[in-house]
Amino acid sequence: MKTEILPKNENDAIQKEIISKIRDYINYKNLEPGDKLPSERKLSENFEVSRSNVREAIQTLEFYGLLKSKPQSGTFVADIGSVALNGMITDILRLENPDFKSLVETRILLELKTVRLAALRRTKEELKEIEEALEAYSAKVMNGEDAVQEDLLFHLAIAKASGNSTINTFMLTITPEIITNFTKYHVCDKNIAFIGIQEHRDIYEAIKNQDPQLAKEKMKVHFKMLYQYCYNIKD
Amino acid sequence: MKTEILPKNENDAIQKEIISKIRDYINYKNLEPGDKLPSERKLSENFEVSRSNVREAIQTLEFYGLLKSKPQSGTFVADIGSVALNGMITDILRLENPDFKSLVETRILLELKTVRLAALRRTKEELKEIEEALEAYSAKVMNGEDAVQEDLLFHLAIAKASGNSTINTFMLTITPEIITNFTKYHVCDKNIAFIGIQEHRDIYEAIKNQDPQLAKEKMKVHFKMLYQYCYNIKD
DNA sequence: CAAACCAATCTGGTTAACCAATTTAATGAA
DNA sequence: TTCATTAAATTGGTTAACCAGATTGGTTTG
Repeated sequence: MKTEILPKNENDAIQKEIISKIRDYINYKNLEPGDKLPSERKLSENFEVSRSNVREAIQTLEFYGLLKSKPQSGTFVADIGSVALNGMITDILRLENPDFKSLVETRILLELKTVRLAALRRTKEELKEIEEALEAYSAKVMNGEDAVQEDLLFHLAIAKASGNSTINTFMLTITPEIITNFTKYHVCDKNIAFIGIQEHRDIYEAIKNQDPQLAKEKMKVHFKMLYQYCYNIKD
Repeated sequence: MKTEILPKNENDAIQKEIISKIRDYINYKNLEPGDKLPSERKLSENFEVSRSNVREAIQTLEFYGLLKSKPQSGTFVADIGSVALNGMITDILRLENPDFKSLVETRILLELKTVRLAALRRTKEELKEIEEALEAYSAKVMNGEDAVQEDLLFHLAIAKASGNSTINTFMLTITPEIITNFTKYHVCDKNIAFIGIQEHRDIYEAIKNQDPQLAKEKMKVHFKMLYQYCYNIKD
């Protein structure tokens, strides 16, 4: 992934501008799946921007699977029709910076799924990794230390055991942002962390016993406070 | 997004190698959150790789929120402790190419959520967009034409109306890959598309009437065949 | 002695030159 | 005319040079 998706600086503005122009070009020329785009050099001089800007825009669209560039050959429209291509580019251009509420909401959704899948699919090795993460977490908490990191790793171990690489990737992408927000807004608390030990242990036991329904229930309990917090954030 | 996350060519191999070395360096030097990494030039000569390779590796870790590079200043460790940092980098290095089953499984999970949220949160404008996507889809199908793209756009319109930008982004990332696999494996069929019209209409009506439970049910019906297909794929 | 200033240096980012693989057009033989 | 061959031009990718801003250390000034 060479992709910073979210628009922050002014650079992303011209990024989007270029993406928009590429879309217009594809429409104007009625390019179909497999057709070749002009070279990066021609695009850069047509759009009057630097070639590196064009390259970044292409890489972005490549990340979303809309373009495919082949070395020493050219950049091609992916196997997606013009209608879908237009719609998706429009959506991409409208993509906004995810708010904290969206992040938490998504995390809860994903984790309620991963914990079920982990209970169903976990191997012995994965179960062992979850247990180790659990022990590391409780040790830190019992010692009175901050354990946000170990908390996180416990959840990531479950995600890994879910056997779904897509969800696993998603968890990895949203986790750091959640952590920074947590520490910023002081969501976690010492006594909460203390309660968390038992909650984590319940989840672990359910996964160990391969009881997906119970695992999901225990995860729900674990997220209860987070859930309330999520829906109390000002919009 | 300047990020191709998945390892495909040999380039990604040295990518991972560099990421691994960066992790080792951070551990060896006991770098803490906010500490500065050596310059890209020094890293490139220490690791005996090109500077652009180092830059890509840093950008990848920046995508996952583990590093933060400031212009004319340096690259810094994010506000994440060494334990979490190690764990996450290890996970990132182990990330594998998502299989089709994971993609479909994740799509179903996400859409069952987006349709609920859309029923709860959709604005009039968003409802109108969904309706337009629905009409475009049924028109194509009634005309006997292929309507995979319009099908997709209908679902993306729902995702947009869910008001959750994170899930919306995720949907956009997995959608193209699913489409290409669909067409490759011929998941969609003419008569299936015909049935899809009514199913889409049911979903639309539920969203219109702001009935989240019914919307989810109708989406489940719509995914019934896909669901079976998903779990019949050889592992 | 401390604070303000300044220039040399170092930083990530950007631009331009270069490369090897590929494609295209030209050439010539059949 | 047709097809094989080959050389020139084009391609995305890579490397090296360059840039503006930030940092740093020393110097000067109050």
